[in-house]
Amino acid sequence: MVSLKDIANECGVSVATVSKSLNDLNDVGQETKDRVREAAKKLGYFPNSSARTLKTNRSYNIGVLFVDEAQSGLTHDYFAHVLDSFKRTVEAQGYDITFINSRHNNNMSYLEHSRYRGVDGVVIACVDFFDPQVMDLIRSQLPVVTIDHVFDYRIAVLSDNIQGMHDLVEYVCDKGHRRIAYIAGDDTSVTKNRVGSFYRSLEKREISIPDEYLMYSTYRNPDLAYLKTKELLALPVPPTCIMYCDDYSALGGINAIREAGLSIPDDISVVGYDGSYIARILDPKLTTLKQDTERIGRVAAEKLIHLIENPKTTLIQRMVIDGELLEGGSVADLN
Amino acid sequence: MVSLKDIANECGVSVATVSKSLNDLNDVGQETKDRVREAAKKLGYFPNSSARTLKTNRSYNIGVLFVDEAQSGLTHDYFAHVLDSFKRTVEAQGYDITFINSRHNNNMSYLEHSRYRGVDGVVIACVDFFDPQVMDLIRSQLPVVTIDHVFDYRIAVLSDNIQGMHDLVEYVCDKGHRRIAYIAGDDTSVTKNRVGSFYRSLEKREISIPDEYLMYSTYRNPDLAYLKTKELLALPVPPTCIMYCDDYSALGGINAIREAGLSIPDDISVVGYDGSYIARILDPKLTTLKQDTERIGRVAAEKLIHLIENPKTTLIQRMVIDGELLEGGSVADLN
DNA sequence: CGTTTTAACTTAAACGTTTTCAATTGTCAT
DNA sequence: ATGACAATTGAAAACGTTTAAGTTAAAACG
Repeated sequence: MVSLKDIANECGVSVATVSKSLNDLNDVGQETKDRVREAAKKLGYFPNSSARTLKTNRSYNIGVLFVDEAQSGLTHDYFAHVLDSFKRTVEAQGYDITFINSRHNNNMSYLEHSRYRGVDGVVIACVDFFDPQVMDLIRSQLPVVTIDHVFDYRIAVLSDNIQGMHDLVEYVCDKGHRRIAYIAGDDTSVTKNRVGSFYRSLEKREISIPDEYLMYSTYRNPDLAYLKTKELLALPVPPTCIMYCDDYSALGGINAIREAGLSIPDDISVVGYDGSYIARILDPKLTTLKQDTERIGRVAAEKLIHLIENPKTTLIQRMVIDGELLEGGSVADLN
Repeated sequence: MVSLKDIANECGVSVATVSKSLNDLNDVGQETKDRVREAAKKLGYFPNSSARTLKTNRSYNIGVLFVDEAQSGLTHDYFAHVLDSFKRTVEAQGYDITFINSRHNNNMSYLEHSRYRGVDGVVIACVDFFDPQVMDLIRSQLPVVTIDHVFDYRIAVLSDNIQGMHDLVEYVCDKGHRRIAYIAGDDTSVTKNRVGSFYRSLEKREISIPDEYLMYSTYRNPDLAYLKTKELLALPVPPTCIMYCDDYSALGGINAIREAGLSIPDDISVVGYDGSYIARILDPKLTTLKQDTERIGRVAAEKLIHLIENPKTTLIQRMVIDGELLEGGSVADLN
């Protein structure tokens, strides 16, 4: 490893001068700067992030807490896309990311792990937001941005589930549907928002639905959605349109519907959520609400970096990111 | 930040003794050890990885090079699963992962970035393996494991594409098919293996197919697969079974087939690859070859860690990981 | 010309560890 | 009592940086 000292020797100057030259500080002569930089290149010098971090308390490393039931958000379609965009954005600014986990190894908590690695800030998504360990992190001094969940005194980036649900309900109603069912996801704040918006949007159109039309399932669980769909189809007065909490669940529902000998959208209409890849390649294309994962990840990154680089910032923001309704062919026009 | 010094003060011993106590070295009295450990817990001490890395040249950090065309393997289903398993395995052993990228920021190469972050080793997958930057990394002194590509003198973990393709062809032939087409992926070593195995397996069964039955598409590109499928269907003598390079592509093909008014599997049979989630929730279920992403990621992690912790190891291994044929309902029995 | 200012550079301490080596004690066999 | 040995501890250097404070010489000023 070639270090500042090697360059200093090569150039016959002190280590300090080398450091200042490379960091382009203004109390070193232009000529020396040039000489130093040339030598650095010649010797193949690259800085050592550990030494730098140790000295400056800035790691240019961002912690990512993406933990779902399966322990990792990586295989979670929605969050993988958000993370991808987040990663791209921070990398463009010279940051790297490190996954924060709680290692039973030497039982570090999330917060301890964050400190251990000296991350400059943390983005939190896709976790059990009531986990005491998460709360510790939230209450810490670290810069934090959360995704899809609001905490007091913390910046949050939120997919607009209320508007999204509203758009979908409006769309379905416009198509003439009145018997609309919703198979919702787990009991999270996202789900609460969507269910609330579902009811309010129907009310606005003066549509009332029986209690059985609202069912609870689990996100990304086509098997359970399949069962719930069967229940809906078996009702004395089944819905004409079923909305699902995500596209994967919708696929489970579609199977149940087809198995019952019904066709989509002629006999029954189907709506998904997420605007994931599969929605576009199903036949008929699934009408769904595309969440703007690219923007969510990017904005989260921008806000977090801003917070890191302007520590005195005290402005608590709620960034609400619009989705976009993708019209497929899965909803029949009853008009 | 509470450091060793704070504990030393608290206990009235030297920093050296504290360090040795916490690392459980054997030249410090049991009684002192206990006292030190207690104080450490009381003060809420956690080590500083930067300082440790600086001193020991061991970061317990592993570089991950997962770069596809879209710049990141995160949204790539197959690699996301491999990475997830890899991550899980290394974390259980106290390692973290850092994504290696080439930052145009200060134009660090992959190798330079790896050194900058002081990673203990690197896993490489999902890249253009002929990129000069990748070659630099391969030729470096760093411990490296590659996935799905073989380099001399480097450990590789490989999904058994040859056997996998063979299994699929055998299965299809056993079902009585003789006119079998394959829509292959990009020109990579994976593709070469599969295409080679496709032909050899057919030969073994003494089946010959027209040249037009082999087409080249792109991985995870249902739109292109859709077009290629149309071409196949338009042939004077179309195939009775079409095999696709992945499940997503198969989905594109399925749409083309249905659009042509044909039904699966009665009129034409379809086979995918990967065993991804969608294969299981399609109707009919897609017959596909499930790659053992869990095992691939785990073995890559194990081998890499072993290499890191036993630097003198010189054994170059090729770990070939079996897949598993998942039988769906997408292949007709012609017997 | 003497004084102050500025520019260019160096010294040295510090960040939090690990690790070598030396120092101090106590124990035990002779 | 003496020397040898083991057990325990501490001092200090080192890893590669950054940075506050200090030094020197030249330039600017009145």
